[in-house]
Amino acid sequence: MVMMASRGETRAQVLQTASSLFSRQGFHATGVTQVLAEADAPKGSLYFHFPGGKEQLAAEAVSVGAGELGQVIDTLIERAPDPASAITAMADLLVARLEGSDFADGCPIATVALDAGADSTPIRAACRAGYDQWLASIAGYFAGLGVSAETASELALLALSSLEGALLLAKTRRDTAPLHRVADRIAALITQEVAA
Amino acid sequence: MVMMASRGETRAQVLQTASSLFSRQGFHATGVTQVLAEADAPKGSLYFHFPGGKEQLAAEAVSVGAGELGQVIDTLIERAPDPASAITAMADLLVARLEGSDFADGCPIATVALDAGADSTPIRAACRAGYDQWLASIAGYFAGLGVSAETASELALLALSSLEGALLLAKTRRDTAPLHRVADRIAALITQEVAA
DNA sequence: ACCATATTATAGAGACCGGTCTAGCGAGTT
DNA sequence: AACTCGCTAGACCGGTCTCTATAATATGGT
Repeated sequence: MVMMASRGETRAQVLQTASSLFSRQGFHATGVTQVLAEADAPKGSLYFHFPGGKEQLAAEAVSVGAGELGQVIDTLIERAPDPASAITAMADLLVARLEGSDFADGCPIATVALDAGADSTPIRAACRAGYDQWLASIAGYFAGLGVSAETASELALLALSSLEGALLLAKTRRDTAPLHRVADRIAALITQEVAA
Repeated sequence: MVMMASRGETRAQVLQTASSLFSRQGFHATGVTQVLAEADAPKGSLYFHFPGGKEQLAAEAVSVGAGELGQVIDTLIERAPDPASAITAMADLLVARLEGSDFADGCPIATVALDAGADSTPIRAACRAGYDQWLASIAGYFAGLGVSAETASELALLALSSLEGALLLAKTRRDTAPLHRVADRIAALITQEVAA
């Protein structure tokens, strides 16, 4: 007579673990066995909670990870006194994640997007939705500062692209300097653009 | 009586195929069987040419891919009449690669770097070397235009980061617009910076 | 209070493919 | 002819994702 976990609890735990592992290792490097083991979840329950199998698990995991980081970004932006601070705050967040995880935790979307986005439409859709959510947050912030909607969306795209690229270089070099340097330049550019 | 490929030919062919496949699919999603099959290379000869196995193959494949794209970049830069053209030429190159491959061919380093860089030191070293080579090319170009060495290297970092990030978003959205928008902004910024 | 039934959850095995290695075949040379 | 060297086919072990048969809990009628 073995206790069963209560409804929904196991699913959430698996999803949380999956989000972390997929984010660090990518789709193909992460096995469902590893996810279930680290989540202390029973081996066989995967296909009950996620009938779509590994693909569904990954898609939902990306959504969870993107949503969580999105909320942190929203908070950061809210508290930023000016656009330059908003950019550097986001960069500092990424730096802290890198340093706090021996350069394992980067962007919760990027690795999966590159590694599985080409093969799986649902996964790519989840990645795209995550990025769109972030872009909307950042663009909304800029728009609130008085720039046109189109400019706001372009600056958001520029900011996110630069940070993602810098994050990629930082991970590859195991050095957070690219993140700092790029963020400073982009912050200056955006300050100038918002002032105009 | 079966003909054997002449010395070195098979190795180069395998390396070329591996470069293409790892670049598109990443490390863990690409099997050595697939590489050898697509290269029309005998199954067993992998460990003769690459005693380090899949890891060595991937590291060398990244070097090859990075070197080839690096040469293209060098040519592009050489022929650019001004720094803005250099940036947009690089972006156009990436756009052409995406469009010519149904969004499969992006950066020959990025996917492998994120997907295997954390696990394998040799692979990460190859990725890093590739990026460093590109950065040196771009920074050298800027330095030749009269800006200080430090500024040149910072602008190169900014340009590469932005393009890599925009490429990631473009692949995820299957839309080259991010690449165009980001390149235009960065080109303007760099023009302004070089003029100063 | 009791049992039948539907729902929720799980263990373990099945089918398959991964990278790796070793024993042996081809060709060129003495 | 015999020997060496370059090269390769095929099998090995381990791990992958997936599925089905079964256990545990909740529900509702009598």
